[in-house]
Amino acid sequence: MKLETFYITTPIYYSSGRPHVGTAYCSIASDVMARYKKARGFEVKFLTGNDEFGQKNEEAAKERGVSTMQHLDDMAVLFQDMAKAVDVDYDIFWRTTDERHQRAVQTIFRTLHDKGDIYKGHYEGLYCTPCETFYTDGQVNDGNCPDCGRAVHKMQEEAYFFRMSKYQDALLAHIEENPDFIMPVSRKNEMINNFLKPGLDDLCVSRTSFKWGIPVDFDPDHVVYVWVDALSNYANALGFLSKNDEEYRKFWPADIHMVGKEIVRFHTLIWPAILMALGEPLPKQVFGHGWLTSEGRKVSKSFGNAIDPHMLVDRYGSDALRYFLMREFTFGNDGDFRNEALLTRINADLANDLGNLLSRTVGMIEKYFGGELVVKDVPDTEFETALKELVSAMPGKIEPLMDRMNFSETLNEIWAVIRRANKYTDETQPWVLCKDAEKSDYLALVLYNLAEVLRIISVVIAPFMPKTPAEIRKQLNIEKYDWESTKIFGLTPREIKVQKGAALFPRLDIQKELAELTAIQQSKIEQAEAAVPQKPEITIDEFSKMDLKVGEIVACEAMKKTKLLKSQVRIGTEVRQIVSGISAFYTPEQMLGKKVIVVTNLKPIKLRGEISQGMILAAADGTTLNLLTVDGEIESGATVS
RNA sequence: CGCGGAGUGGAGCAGUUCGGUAGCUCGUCGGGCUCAUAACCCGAAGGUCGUAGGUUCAAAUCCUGCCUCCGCAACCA
Repeated sequence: MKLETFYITTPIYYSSGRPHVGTAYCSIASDVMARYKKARGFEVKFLTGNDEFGQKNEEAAKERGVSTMQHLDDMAVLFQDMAKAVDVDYDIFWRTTDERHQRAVQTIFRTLHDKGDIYKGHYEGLYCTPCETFYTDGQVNDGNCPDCGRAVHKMQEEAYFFRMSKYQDALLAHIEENPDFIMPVSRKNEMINNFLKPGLDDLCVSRTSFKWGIPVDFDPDHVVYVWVDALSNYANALGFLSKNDEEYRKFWPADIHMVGKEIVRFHTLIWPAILMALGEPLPKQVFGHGWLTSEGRKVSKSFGNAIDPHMLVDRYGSDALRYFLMREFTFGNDGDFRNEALLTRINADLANDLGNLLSRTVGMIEKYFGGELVVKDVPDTEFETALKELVSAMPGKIEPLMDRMNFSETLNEIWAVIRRANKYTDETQPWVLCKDAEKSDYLALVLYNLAEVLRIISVVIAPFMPKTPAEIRKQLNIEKYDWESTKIFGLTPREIKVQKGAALFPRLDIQKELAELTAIQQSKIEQAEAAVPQKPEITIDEFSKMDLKVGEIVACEAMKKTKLLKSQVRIGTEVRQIVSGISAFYTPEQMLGKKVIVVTNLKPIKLRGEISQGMILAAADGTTLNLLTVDGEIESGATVS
């Protein structure tokens, strides 16, 4: 019998940045799905990897002072280490520098070119020659490069374009006819309204402005740009367009592309259009998951608040981290990673509910039966009936939840069973039964039922927590069971010899852990702050090039849709207009009449259409901002030195 | 009107696609139990579902306006 296949992918992560908790989140979710499908009897292929071409990767290598390939190799190891640390068990780790990938990309490019879906044209933009970069109208400042400040000029670059506009109608139809294609649903409308309805432009798919890419084989001045290069990895990794393509034929189309919400567009418009042009089937579903923030703030290098999965795994174990990420957040929505929530989940759900259930069950079997449990036929009471009813209903509840990737609700249903088992223990009161020799058989049944619940739990949590089930089985001394076995109550052997082991999840001192995590985090933030480079020393001559004067704000208004204030500043007899980005800290009314320090010989510039002749000085520390002013009365126009 | 997300008991969230008794976890209070990782079980308090209108027999859910918060983009001379 041929097994049904299931092909799931994470994005190929960009090698310029290190893996972080968002990477782990996406990969873990994919891994949970892959393990679940395997358990359900699918033949699963699970792909992840790195996206290794493009300017940024080259720059990142340069910054580290290593060769580009060395950098990419190092990064690949980091991503693989991360996967290993959180038990992400991928089948393929694909790297776009892999020769097989390069060949496939060239073949795709050529095929599309031969079909006329890729044509040569001109990419036009504002170009800064020293920076070798194109900018859009919105990015340039008054005709100057946003990066180096030098003048940009209109330039045309020869480039290849993909005829994406041709597939617009087909894409729209596909999206509308396949309601599950883009998940969650909210993302679908975004794609339709923002991109498909206004119309798709042809897409620039090659560059000559940088070299770190796959050359277009029939026109080697060009390298293939990210769209064809990166997106096609999902097919190329299976041998698409190669001699050895049986995996592609077996597993394509992908069942799920798991992606972050920021790249849903590429995966639901560009990639499908490329596939349509190639005449290949489209992936069945693209799932755009949400982003994680950290303690309410966006995770960023400059804050130093990145969550380090390795540190958390070292402290609490990968199963705990995986459980938390999958249970705490609604997959698809954004979530806020809070240390306190993690610790609470570990204690309440893992230590108190699950760990303690195993502990007390095994403990009682040892205490009342010397660890050797033998069950005879005893009629069920109402307690057994109620327990079995809930347990038996559980697999049927979670299967559809898993298919919709509702991980949080799935775990909630599983934990309802765990709590029910704890309740069952209280209802039946084994510590009372043990005192009555006549109740011994019923006592054995009660403990057997608890063991049986744990057996079933050990199967259904396995996709989420790969390590814990083995420990449960070890303490109960039972074999590994398959998914279907969860639907039959009573498969645990009627004679078992248990052995108590260490606590599954030791209970944490939340206050202590929280303090330690905060301290670790804090030291990272301080490191990030310390990393802010000091400006180089200057001479008094250089300093005195600045013309600083006292100015008085005589009029001020906020500029709409910006964080800018437009002030009229009297400096001696002259009144100048100065624009400042401080409206988050000062209202125009507060500005009025203030005596401020102004840099008067700064080159005037237009900001949002308003001329700004100088700069008002202010002190800022990231959270607050205060204007510099004078200590006492002095005429405006006074010089500052 | 740049793009997007969010406002639901003290906290964190689900529920909104396809209207029909407001749900989960944590916390709080009271009680029970003692096998177990001071864990477990029961009960209770606590919500004008941001706001103002509208549609409807019926609105957290649909429509319109407004307010607030958060990302991104832009911008910070």
